Amino acid sequence: MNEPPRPSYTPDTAASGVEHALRLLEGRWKLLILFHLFGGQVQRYSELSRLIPGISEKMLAQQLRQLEADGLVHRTVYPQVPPKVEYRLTEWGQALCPALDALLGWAEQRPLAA
Amino acid sequence: MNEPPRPSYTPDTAASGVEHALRLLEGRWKLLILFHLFGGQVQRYSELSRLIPGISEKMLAQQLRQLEADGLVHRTVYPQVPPKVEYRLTEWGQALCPALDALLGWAEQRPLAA
DNA sequence: CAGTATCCCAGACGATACTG
DNA sequence: CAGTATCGTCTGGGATACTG
Repeated sequence: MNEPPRPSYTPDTAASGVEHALRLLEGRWKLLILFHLFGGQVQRYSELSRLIPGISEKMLAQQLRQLEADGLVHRTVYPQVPPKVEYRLTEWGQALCPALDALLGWAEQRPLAA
Repeated sequence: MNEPPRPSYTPDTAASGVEHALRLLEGRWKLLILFHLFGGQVQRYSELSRLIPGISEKMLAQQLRQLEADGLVHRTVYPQVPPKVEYRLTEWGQALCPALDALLGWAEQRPLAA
C-alpha cells in the first residue's frame, strides 16, 4: 500500500500561508470573476456583469476593487465618454490558474454521495 | 514571450465545479483542521482544539461535522467512558493535499506589496 | 472528554435608486 | 457605461454556560 500524501510543509507555516491566500478568494463571486479572466481575457465591467448572472452591480464593483487591491486583477480606465474600463489578470492572478485546476481535478474525484 | 496559462475547461463548467468544491472548504477554520490531518494523522477532538488556538468548541464541532458530512473527514467514536473520538481524513480528503500545495505555491509567489 | 444550547454581533450579500 | 448610496436581510462566527 502507498502512504498518504504528506505535505512538505509543516501545518503551522502552511496554514498561515494558505489561509491568507484563501482570504483573497473568499466570497461567492471572486472565483467566478477570475474564471472569466483566465487565459489573458480582457473584459469590461458590463461584460462581466453579463457573464455572471445573478451578481449585483454593487457586488461586482466591490469584488473587483478587492481583487485589484489584492494584486490579482488589473484595472484600466479609458478617459472617454462614455466611460470604458477594462479588467485583466495580473501575472500573479494568472499564476492562480494551475492551482484552481488542481482543485477542479480534486472536485471531480469526489466519490458518489456517501 | 509565453502565453498566459489557459485552462482546458470552459469558465462555465469549471466555475460550477470549483465553486462547489470551494464551498466545502469555506470558512475560517476548515483548512486549518485539514492541515492538522494531512499525512494520515489521526487526531482527537481535544488535540485539534489544542493545535488550533483561538477556535471555539462550537466552531470546532460544527466544522468537523460539516467536513464529515461532505466526505472529507472520517469520525470514529469509541464507546467508552470517558468518551474518545478520533478524526482522520478520508481518501478524498487526502486527495486535496496536492491542490492545496499548489495553492500554497501560488501564495508564495505573491509579489511584494504593490 | 467531547460535545450542545443560547445569545449576540459584524460583515456578507441582495435590491433598488441615483450619478458623472 | 461604470459605477455609488442606502437600506434591509441572513449567516458565520465569538462568548459563555451547560451536559452525557
